[in-house]
Amino acid sequence: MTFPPVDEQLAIIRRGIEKIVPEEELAVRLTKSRETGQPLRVKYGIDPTGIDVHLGHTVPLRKLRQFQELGHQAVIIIGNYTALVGDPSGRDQARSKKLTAEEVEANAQDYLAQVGKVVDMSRAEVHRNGDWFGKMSFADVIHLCGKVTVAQMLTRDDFAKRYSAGSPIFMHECLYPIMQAWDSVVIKSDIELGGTEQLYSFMLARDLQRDQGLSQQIGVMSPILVGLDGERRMGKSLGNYIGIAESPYEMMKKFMQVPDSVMKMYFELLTAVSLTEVESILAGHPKQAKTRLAKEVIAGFHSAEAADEAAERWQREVSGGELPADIPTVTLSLSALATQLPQCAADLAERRLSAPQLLKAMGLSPSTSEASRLIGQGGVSVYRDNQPTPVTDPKLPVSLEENMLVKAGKKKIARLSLQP
RNA sequence: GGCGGGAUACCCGAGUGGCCAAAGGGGCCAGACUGUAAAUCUGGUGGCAAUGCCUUCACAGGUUCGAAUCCUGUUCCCGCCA
Repeated sequence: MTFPPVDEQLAIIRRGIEKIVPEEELAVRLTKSRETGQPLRVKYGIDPTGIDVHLGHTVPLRKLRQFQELGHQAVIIIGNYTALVGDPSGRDQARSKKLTAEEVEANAQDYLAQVGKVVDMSRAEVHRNGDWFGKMSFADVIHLCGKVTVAQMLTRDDFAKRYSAGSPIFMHECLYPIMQAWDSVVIKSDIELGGTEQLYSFMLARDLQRDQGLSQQIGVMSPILVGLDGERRMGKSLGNYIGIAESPYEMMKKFMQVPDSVMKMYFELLTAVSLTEVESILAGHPKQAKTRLAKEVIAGFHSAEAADEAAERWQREVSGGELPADIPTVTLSLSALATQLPQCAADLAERRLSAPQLLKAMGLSPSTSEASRLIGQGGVSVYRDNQPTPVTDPKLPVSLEENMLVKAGKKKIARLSLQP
């Protein structure tokens, strides 16, 4: 196995990385690997609790891919044992419910399929940490715990804060970093990838590796990717994410709504565009830059053609104000409506319906009250033969026509189809 | 175990007998502006057969012409003491 020169490798590895610990060991390790022809074992672990992989997850995954391309060995750890016990962070209450072994395995399969869009799975090792933790006895666990002191545990930032604030720190929470560190021992990792919040676990892994007479891993940590709001971390529960399974056009729309301030970070962490080129792109018009960013990322998950198409469509439909290409059709039955809304029966007999009722029936508004407000604010219009007419008075009935379009607000639109 | 404080709409939070569908802020929605960015301005933010009616202030009862507000019980949270 031959590897690129160490300097080249370092340049690629360092891109978009916030922290490497210990920094100076990386070059040493790379040099040694190059001399011996031995690829480095690069670990990345995840808990198969959720199944929606989003761009935030792809940051370390992309780094893993880069290591693969440099000739190193990717090692993915599925934390199926961790998932069975339950996530300790306590941030997310939904996560505290325990998953069954079947659910965990299904999540893992689903997850791996998504990961395959970024990482070359044909060249990656995959391990489940239940394979080793499931076999440990209580005595083994005690023995393992004997290697870590409470003082060490308290060097961890969030624990230290909680301890001084008098907030509870549960015993099992202390076990998670130990488990994660033990994974590194078992798979003999040289490098572990993750976010900066993983620092403590990464360091603990080094301690345990040394204790076992192994070489110590180097932590390569990415910054936390901010979400579409430009402020908080990208996360499913915050609803500020782009999922990698989303369609090109969905991704496009989301990208174009992102604040300008995150473009630099997104370019650096989510694309392969060289940093000097990024600078010149960002010096130009922000809209152009954002379009380029979106295309780069979308092309990676779909294709360059799909990305171009999505960009053009966005330009037409959103920027250009044309009607969207995929307007859903809602079929309404006049007789069924008359039964549901006896007060509107007379209108319905003449193919008319009060505007708020129409919006609600077509699923464009959750309630007639909200629909009325929307109309009052000038947010509703109907299109007959593609000619828009604003609906201004919530009290006046609207004449219903086959194929009529009803638009509520900027984003919601539907085509009407009538049945007797 | 004792003492005290609290639970209000998506979130935070005011309200201590009628003027309360409930101040204010955040978020969100809509409109103007624009590059569907940011910033700013305006309006909105329980439901309905809608100038009215119905449901909501932890839960269940009670007092009252009238309760988010007073009383009783229940559940849950949070301080201080042991």
